Amino acid sequence: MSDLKTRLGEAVSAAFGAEGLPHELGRVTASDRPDLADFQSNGALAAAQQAKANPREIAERVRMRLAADPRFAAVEVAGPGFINLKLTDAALAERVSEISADPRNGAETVIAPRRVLVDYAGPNVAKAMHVGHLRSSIIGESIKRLFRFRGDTVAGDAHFGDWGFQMGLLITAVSDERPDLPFLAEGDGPFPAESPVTLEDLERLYPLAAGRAKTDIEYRERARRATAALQDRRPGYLALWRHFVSVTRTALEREFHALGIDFDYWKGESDADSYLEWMEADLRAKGLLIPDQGAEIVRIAREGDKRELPPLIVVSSEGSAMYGATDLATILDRKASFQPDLILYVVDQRQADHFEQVFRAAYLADYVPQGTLEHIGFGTMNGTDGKPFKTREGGVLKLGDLITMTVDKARERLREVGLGAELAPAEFEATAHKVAVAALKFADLSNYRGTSYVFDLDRFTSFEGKTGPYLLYQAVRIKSLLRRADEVGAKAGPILIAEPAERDLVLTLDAFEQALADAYDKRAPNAIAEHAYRLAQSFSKFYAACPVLAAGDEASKRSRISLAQITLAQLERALDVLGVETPDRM
RNA sequence: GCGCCCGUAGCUCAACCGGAUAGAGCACCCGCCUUCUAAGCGGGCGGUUGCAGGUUCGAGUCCUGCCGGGCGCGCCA
Repeated sequence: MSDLKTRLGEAVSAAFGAEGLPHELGRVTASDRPDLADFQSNGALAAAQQAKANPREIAERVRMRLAADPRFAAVEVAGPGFINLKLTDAALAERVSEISADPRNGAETVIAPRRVLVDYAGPNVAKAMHVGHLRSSIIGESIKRLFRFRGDTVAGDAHFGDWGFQMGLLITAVSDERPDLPFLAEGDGPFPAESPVTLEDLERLYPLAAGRAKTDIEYRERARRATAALQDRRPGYLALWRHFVSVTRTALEREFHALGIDFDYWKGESDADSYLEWMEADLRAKGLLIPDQGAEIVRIAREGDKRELPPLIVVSSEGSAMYGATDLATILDRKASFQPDLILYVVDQRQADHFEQVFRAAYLADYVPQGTLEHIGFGTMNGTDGKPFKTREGGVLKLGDLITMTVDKARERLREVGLGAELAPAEFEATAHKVAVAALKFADLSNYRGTSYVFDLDRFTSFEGKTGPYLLYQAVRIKSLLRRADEVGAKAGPILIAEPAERDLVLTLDAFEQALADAYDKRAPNAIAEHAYRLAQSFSKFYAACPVLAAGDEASKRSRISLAQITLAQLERALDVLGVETPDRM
């Protein structure tokens, strides 16, 4: 079921066609002047330009053809040749009834579903997540949900950083601290099933080892040898490494889940490793991998490039696989395991060049068809000073600490205004958590992903105006209203549209489809965030202007209960696509 | 130096293939709780869309130049 602007567009296009004008000029958009109309068509202006005719005259001819359409309360020509369309209350009531009956809340699905893999978050073994992981996680989760809701077959992959030199560093650090560990012996085992280390151990050891390797050449060399031994599948190291991975993953999954973020795959760089050898041979055979300055590279520069892109370094002069190689091999792994039509990389904008290099190499090697790979870049999250977010001490803020800070604020604010006072302690805590997550996610997603934004905890948790908590508050209010309706035995009924606030609410509900389509096309969840906010605001105005349970007559009461139900369903749906959960009470 | 992104109200951000009067939130001022959750609603204040040209009937949006900011430019990921 298409939205109003699509359907009206068909009617207007037909009218243009009947006038011997190009069909596509009949495109209809939401009105820029809600005081004058609900929808508009600018096609007469374009037609006039092409035909060197008077735009108002063309608009007038089209208007005549549309005037008989019973859906229109008014069709008017305005300004230089805009065609303004105002719908009847009955037409709006009909549309909102459709949305009411639609399990998809008024949203369409894509015509040709694809298999889409979303690569996001990118946590690492032994490293606590920090604020840098936040945007990728939030945006990636939303993109995943958005594509899934549009009808694609979608999988999210955490792209776990579980391989390479960092693992050698860890093994070295652990063996220095615990030289008695059976994992360090050369034999085939068996090795303990119990992990010898906790995540806390790893998080403590890794920075120490990384720091020491920078200055201590001998230490660095030991770590390098440990890395090589691991990659050669030395049994004890492999068993130890598996513990590193599993201990970290368990903790990370819990942390992500608390943020409403869950992955279908935890593919690691180690999974790509098994493709490396084959890939290098293949690239060589295709004449793409060539020696240069001691390294092996793929030249990816093209004729007509505005500047010379450096080659993709596959093997370093030290003989180890570079991250470009891993990323390329990961494509092969994904091709084998998921057969994606599209892979979306939700990674910091600063890595744009890197992905351009990898993508070009993949296309040159004919690993996937042109257009399969897409980098979804995003800007940095800055502090209130406009510089990349740091703690007061200048260090990197851990993600867990950020969440704690936000939940603390949420709890404090709830208490301040006396919300949730009647809730049991556990439910109050759960609500505070939901409020905090909504504040955090909505603040991020309401900005266009490409631009950097300022993280201001006080602003996000002020809970007034355009914030996540405002959206939750509106949803909770509707739930409360519907509970009351239930208590007094008031039932939903057929929808009647009469008040301006009701018209406005219906037009907003109808715009859901367009918001989703925009977000999908641009891979930009802010369009959905914007819609959710408009919907909440539109309902809030309706709520203030139109009494529901105290409505003057039974028919209005029933109609308004229906409107409340529809709004709640669509609002929760939009929030779900953003990865935000609503509490029942607050 | 080259390339990419950005510059919109005091602050944080939007703006649908170029369209009417550039919109929200915060802050500030005024008003609204004996009625469904006031974290709400209504109203007001606030703009030469960095600057200068160009294309167009029409430019925040497209083109050129300049100014200012961020980022990236061969063996870290």
